[in-house]
Amino acid sequence: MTTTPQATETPHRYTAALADEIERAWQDRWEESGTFRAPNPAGPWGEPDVLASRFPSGEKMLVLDMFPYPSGAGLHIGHPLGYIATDVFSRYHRMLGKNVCHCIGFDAFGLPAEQYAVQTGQHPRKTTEDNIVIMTRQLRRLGLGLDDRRAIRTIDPAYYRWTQWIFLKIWDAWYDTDAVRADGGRGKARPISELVAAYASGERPLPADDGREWADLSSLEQAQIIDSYRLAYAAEAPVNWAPGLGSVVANEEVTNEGRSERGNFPVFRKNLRQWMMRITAYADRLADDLDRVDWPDKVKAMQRNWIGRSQGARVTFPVADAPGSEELEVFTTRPDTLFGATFMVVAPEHPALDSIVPAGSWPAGTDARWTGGATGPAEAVAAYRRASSRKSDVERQENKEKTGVFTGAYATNPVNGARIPVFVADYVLMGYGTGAIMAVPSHDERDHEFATTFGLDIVQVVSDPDGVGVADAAYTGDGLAMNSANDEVSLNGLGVTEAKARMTAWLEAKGLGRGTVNYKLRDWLFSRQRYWGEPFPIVFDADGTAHGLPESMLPLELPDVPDYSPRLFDPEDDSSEPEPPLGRVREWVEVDLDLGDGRGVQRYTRETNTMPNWAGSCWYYLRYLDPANGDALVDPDVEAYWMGPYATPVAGAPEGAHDPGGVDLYVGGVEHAVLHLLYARFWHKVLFDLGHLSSEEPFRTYFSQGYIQAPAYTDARGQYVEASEVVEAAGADGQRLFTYDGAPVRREFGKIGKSLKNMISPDDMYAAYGADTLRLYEMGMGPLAQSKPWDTRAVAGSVRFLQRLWRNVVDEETGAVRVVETEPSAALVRALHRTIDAVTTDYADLGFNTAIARLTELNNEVTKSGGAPRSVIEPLVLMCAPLVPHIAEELWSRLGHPESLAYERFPVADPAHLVEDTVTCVIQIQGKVRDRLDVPAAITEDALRSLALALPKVQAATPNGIRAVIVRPPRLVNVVPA
RNA sequence: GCGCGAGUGGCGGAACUGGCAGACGCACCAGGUUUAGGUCCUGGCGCCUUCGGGUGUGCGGGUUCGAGUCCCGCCUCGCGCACCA
Repeated sequence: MTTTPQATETPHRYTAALADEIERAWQDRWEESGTFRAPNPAGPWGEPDVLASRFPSGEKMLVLDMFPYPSGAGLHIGHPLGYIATDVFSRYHRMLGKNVCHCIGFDAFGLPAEQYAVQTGQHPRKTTEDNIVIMTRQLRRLGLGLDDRRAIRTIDPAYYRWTQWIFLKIWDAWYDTDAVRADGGRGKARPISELVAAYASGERPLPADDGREWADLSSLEQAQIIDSYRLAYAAEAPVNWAPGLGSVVANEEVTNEGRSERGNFPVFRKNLRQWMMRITAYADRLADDLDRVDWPDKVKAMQRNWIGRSQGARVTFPVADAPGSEELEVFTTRPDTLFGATFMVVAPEHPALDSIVPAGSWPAGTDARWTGGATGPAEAVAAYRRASSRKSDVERQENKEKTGVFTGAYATNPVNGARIPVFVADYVLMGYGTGAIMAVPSHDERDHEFATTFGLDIVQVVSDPDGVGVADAAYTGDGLAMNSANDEVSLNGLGVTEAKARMTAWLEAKGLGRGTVNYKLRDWLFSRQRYWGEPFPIVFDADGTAHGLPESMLPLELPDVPDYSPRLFDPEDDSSEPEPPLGRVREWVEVDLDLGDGRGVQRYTRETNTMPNWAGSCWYYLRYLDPANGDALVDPDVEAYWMGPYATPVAGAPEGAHDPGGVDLYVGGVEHAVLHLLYARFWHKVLFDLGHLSSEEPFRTYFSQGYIQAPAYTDARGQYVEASEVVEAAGADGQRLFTYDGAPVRREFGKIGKSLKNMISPDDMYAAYGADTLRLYEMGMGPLAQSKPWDTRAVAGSVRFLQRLWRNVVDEETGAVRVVETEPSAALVRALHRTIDAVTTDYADLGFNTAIARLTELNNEVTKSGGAPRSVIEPLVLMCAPLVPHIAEELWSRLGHPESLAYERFPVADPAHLVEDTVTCVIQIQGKVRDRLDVPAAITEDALRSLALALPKVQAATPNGIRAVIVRPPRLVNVVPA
């Protein structure tokens, strides 16, 4: 290795090597001193005295990142973006004297480790733990101020013991829609024992009114009633089965293309007995409480959309000519258009099709378009249902043209007695509403399209203001009801809202229907046929009744198995059935246990499914608070301290709303907007209802960070080439040219990862520049919420900033501290206080890019001022500390402070130095800047006006006099010529 | 199709309640230091210009003394949802 000249001239320059040395030293020191260990008020780590003495203000701040999965590929430079931001924010708040808790654990169950295990035979625990070691090292090297004691891992039995415990609490609870909550609202979870008690006492009537009482029922009958109320329940339901994955997946994990998010396998709807979570019971609260949290509107909208609440009515249509009293119930959001319902449509899966379709051939005169080419309704319907069942959801979506056949049945429109045909068509979905609709072609686009295709009547019942009518297109806007009256009720002349209300009231009075709320949200499919997940703490007795394990038997540990894979099938084989790996361990599955329920030792069969990956991440933020607690998932006082509600609600909450509490700042990617964030809110609310928590929401403030995009390059074939081997050169015309292996390639920007071959590791950045430079660069790139392109060359700017800061304190040649003890100029003092003022607001608002701009300006001014005065450089170093903690600690220490600056008080701006003596006033003529004046900041309006009007340029511009003068002292005068 | 967000120099991005557009950084240009390169320091840097000025925040209108910012209509890009009755 050659010695470069500057190394000898400036041996004390801030170089990558020096940064590396400084950074590692401070990381060791922070760890040894436990600098970032946040004291708890109670629980096993309770240090109330330490808390009181170190944080007299009593203020706390809980800052969290989304739970990372320890990937085998290690971190790329996109991952730390959020972690750096939360670290800067945390360090800033620590310097405000708050007890700040910031920690990161690992969401360590999951598919990649299992798939790797299947391929290699290596236990997924081994792979996972190895990855955790790598990731922990990478995170430590970043200099995050984490409480290392709280680095929990979901795969540890001591952790998943509580995941199982929470599952049992949910299983052992039901949702009482009538229960009054503390906030006055109705509906909350209650222990199942209270439901049993209500049945036993007769307070609650039994579902079957057969004269028997609760005690008369067999235990199996009792269990069946109880199980139908549990918030976690096993039920036969249409679920998403991915044969190629060997597992079922949740609705939320199915892509638009009808494939599994994991593995991209085709997903089929199949009726299987699976564990479900009754999240639908919380639909209203999950939607309503979004008003009380500080989240991006976009994410709130996504959750509301997913919950899909819509107000409407259910209406019953009698089936005409049917033997017995067949009925079709529909859901509609437009009960006001009932008089315009000219036909009905049911989904191909609708059970009524088994009974309402008449035998025989088509009635005489049946429109040929209605028959599907069949000789009779039964044949037509059977053929249509068969064809639909073969279509995947994708195929159904692809073909948006309306298809369907007449069922041969007629229904009676309850408002006017009209005999209307019933069709089966796949544009009606079984999974939404009742699976049947009343079709109003005049005011619904889809129904209009269907009516046009099949030649059905279109009757306008809402007037369109333009008078265009509804023959060519449905009119879906507001208008006055028309053609809508029978002997008892008339909507004519009413607006849509009033018409809905009057019609709903009439339907209810007549017993024909009722106002109702419908949701898109379905219950959450909670079981997976996988190995690497939490076992259910559930056993089944000989009757098949599920029993929860007593708490004393937790954790139920995951047994070792010979083969980690579920049985995999041909991805297209929808006749296959899931076979979980745990089912192969007979000695684990079949057990003799005494559950302590008075039944003594019995033979039981264990549940062989495992919980989905979401289970561990649904509540981890609670375990961070009290990870060593063996008696509770979290000590109630600890939870109340870190997450309890504030006296004042978040900005934007409705008038009078009370604060839900929750994590003070939660940062993560928007990809979890509906999945993790919705599931966690649901669990949190159950635990709140059952009295285990004081907070109603898990995440009081959520911030969604943007992505870092990195350049990726494609060759002539459109294939991605390794980005790190692409060479950049200036072309003949000055354009930038990129070549790989001598051949030109095309540049684009995209998500960092293996698929685009554009991986950039933080390890490379640590080696080339140091962690502080990486932190500064990532925070300076632009607004945190925004996605932005990575540019390794631009990192030079961050290096220069830190070198200049270093040089302001340390002599590069001698290593001596070179700050001066003289008083700074008044201008520099003003600059300092302006910077403090700006940076303070920027840090609080996560505006790190603009904070860096202000710090850069001040640093440059110090550089230009000659010697750096101590009274300026010390606050500058403190202000930089949250962003670049290592270099700041080192400079602080060289400036003569033996203690870490982690708890030093952040500089406070002196208002006296924020006011300026003179300011530049802009003189506009007709809104355009024509001149400038230096004026005293306190100048009066009149004085400023006279000064401005006396200016030669103003005189010259107003030969015909002046129409108006707008004076905004001291910054602006606008003269409007006549 | 519906909903949301965003369009500002060569690039990333600043701009509080309407009040000097382009902070800060990258790249680039010039000068200084240096044997040279690099580093470092200083200055310049929207576009056009006859050096007076003109013009300029996706496009077209509007409100206003004054619009990147507010209103109306378009265009483009991104994200989400998508036959949800």
